[in-house]
Amino acid sequence: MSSEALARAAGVKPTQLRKDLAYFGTFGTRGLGYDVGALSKRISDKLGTSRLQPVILIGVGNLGLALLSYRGFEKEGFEIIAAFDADPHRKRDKQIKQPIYGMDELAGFVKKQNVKMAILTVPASVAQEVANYLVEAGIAGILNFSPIVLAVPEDIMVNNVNLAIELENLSYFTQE
Amino acid sequence: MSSEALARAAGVKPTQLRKDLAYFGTFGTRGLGYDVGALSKRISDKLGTSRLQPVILIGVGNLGLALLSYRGFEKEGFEIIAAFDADPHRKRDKQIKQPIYGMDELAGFVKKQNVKMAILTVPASVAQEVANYLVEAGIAGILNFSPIVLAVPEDIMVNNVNLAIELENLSYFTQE
DNA sequence: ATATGTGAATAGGTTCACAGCC
DNA sequence: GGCTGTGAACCTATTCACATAT
Repeated sequence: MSSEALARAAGVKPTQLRKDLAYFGTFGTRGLGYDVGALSKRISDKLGTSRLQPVILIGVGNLGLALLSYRGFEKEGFEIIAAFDADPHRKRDKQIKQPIYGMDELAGFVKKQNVKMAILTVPASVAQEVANYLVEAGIAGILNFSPIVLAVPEDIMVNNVNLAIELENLSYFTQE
Repeated sequence: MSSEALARAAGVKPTQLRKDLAYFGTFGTRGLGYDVGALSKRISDKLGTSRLQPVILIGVGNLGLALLSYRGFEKEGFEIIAAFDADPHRKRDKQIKQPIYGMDELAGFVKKQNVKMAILTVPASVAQEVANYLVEAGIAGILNFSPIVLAVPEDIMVNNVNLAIELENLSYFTQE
């Protein structure tokens, strides 16, 4: 498959795609294009998703529950193996397959299961406190859904998903 | 408040913040800093969120339901006023305050209520089809949660939220 | 004295254009 | 002939440095 076809599927330009791949090595064959299976495999290896990655989720509210039920992570190589909440036994609207533990069990779990990534869906008011706790427990990457800027050591990776900002962006560009 | 303090809160550098504001006008007072109330107001005006913006949501599954219950949009000036689903009467785990309509009511609703923005939380397999329908109905901005690249006319704004990509990003950077 | 607003300098990212290989 | 890989050219974004205003 050519870089042009791949780029169309990804929503970028062919040269962009080729340049980006070039940063990690050479993947294609001149005159022929890319072997999609081999390319996919090598990208998974680079991303570290060729083996299933365990992930934990902190904060089992509305959004947390929805993400625990979301099937889209598995085929990309991620599994949310457990959830943690300040009130693990509170009644919830939905049945989920993952266990919900109290916060006091987090550090032990992370160490025993060697979990490196956490999804943070707690209220903004406690997000920093919980983040500190995650870092101390040995988490190295946080997917943060709270609308605050987390202060973490610089060897900790934080990705922010801020839904209000996404809407604000749309709002700005959809004004006539 | 100084650009330094604002920048710290936003997680950027002071010069970045000043330069960005400069693209829209002059907001601060030399020697003094920024009047936070006035700045906030002027930014809301620019973003178009100083009046409440109506938003609709399409696809009332796990994630859609969670977003319908999410309280974080209101204080940023957005309200999800209605939801649409191929099967509006299906039993759902959670009680929500918004009405759920069938897809056949969408176009009429959008026109009558003058809605410009939609949150798309349908399965990937139907996302493009639904997006076409949204565009035809007069929607100008789409917040897309399905993991596909939507093809839309260029005057339509699409923002993508792809949770698997966020995790892949973390996975890459948390490999030792 | 203090902190903005902004040209100039720098860094980073994208696209072009084509040599190199199938 | 076709399509990749990549230096060079171009464009955009960030940071610096300081004149300017309070």
